[in-house]
Amino acid sequence: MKTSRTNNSAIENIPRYQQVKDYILDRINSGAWQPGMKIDTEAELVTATGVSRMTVNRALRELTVEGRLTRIQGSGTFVAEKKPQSALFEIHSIAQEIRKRGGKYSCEIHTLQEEKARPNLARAMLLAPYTTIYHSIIVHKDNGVPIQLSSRFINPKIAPDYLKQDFTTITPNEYLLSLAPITSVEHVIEALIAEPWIRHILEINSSEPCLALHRKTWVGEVIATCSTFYYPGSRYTLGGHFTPPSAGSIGIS
Amino acid sequence: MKTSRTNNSAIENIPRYQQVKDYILDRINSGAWQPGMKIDTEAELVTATGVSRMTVNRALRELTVEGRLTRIQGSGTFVAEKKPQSALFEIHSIAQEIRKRGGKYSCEIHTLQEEKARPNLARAMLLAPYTTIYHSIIVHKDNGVPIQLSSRFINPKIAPDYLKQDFTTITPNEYLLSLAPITSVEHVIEALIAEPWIRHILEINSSEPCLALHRKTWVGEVIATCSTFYYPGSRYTLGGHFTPPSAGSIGIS
DNA sequence: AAAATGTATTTGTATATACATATTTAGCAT
DNA sequence: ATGCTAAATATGTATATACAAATACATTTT
Repeated sequence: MKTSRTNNSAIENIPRYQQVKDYILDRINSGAWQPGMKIDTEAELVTATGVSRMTVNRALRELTVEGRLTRIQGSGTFVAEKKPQSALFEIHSIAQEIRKRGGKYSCEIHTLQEEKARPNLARAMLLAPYTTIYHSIIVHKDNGVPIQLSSRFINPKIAPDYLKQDFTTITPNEYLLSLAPITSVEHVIEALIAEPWIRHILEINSSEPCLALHRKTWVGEVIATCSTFYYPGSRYTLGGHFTPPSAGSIGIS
Repeated sequence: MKTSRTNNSAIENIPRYQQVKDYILDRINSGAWQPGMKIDTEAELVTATGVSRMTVNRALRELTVEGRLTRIQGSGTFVAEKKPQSALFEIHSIAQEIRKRGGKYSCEIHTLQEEKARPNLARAMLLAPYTTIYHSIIVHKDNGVPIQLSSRFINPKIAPDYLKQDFTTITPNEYLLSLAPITSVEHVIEALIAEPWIRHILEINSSEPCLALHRKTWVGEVIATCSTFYYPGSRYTLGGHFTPPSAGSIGIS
């Protein structure tokens, strides 16, 4: 058994408990460990990873807090069932929303590329400056009329194949939700006069107030951000009972 | 030094790390440790609580994840600054919000009267047209500057004494919350150029985009509505970054 | 067969120890 | 004073050990 504490992987300095977390997440994400399944015991993980039981325990405990695992004393550790997303926040697909209203949905991919995170953004996403991230700008249209523009920054760690998706058939949101359960969400809303390039895409002028919704999503420690700008006059409904939302209500995509 | 592990407090079986967390939270909540302040070091907490450093460390680490503390290696542990909580959902009253920010809160009651519900409004509130309802328009000010205007329609059934309240001492929201638990809420937000009378009260011009929040509240079958218009430039945060204890409790008031 | 019992398994918590890493402080040389 | 260096301080991580507590399983008893 290893007793040395120093991290042997020379250059990188990722804590061992984090490496164990990644080890487990890899197996969950790859599908080797399906939701509901019992995973390795602490003892097995100790021999598999070569770290002490306390370190394995920490990794498992944190993944439990993050909602990825469920632990039962005396029984074992299980992959958590995916949470129904509505619990955290009602998130509809813009495509479905528009079709329901009888409109014809289409979307235009304005940007879909790798970028280096500027310091401000990197800080918000808890990354080192100029880390590689994925960026998408997508315009959603109703009968050819642009109604919202969303700009997303995605940590590649959470969606390595993000750039390879065909977002004309699946919305980014639908795709991301299919990957992992969201741990938590923060929304910031504001009313503003949009920047020129946004106004140009949404075909609005400089006197029309635009609603912006900034969303920050946590999946464990990994963060994604999304800023959506709505066509003036749009209304955005949160929550709801039985009453159909007023005309023109738009769901989040 | 104690070496016994067993919990001596006979009946209760609260883990020691949790007791340490409570110990710290007590000091924060009582105001003894103010936001930004450096708190005891791990070593000091060890002597204060009698548990081992690893246990203190766990308590501090968890409180950090929970957003109550900030830790800086080599420097110390500090009480986290309070996030500007959403005035939007009025978790705390707008009055408290403003005072906390150092401003001087005042409010102006613009309207507080009985009215007959116009058909549109009556339908929204599931009432017969021209039913008697209560209507209030209140302007909240920060150092004399108007920052938001809220217009409420209340079903007398839920708050028969609504018109008799002194809304300079208790906000309508606080009063209504004290009456009955809310069954369900629906929010609609929009960006718009406010109507002239609103612009006049909020002292804004016709080119400034205004954020409006329309809230419909159900208490059983009884409905109340509230429309709030925010001063331009306001931003509102919904939700925090830690997972709510029970899913769905985003903290809508 | 059902119930009770004991044992092994597995997670949960607590501690002492050790070393790593970042920050602050004090002392020293210039 | 200024700037550098070393020590002290404080947090961060890793391990071995120990016992507690809940569950699972096999065995015995009724």
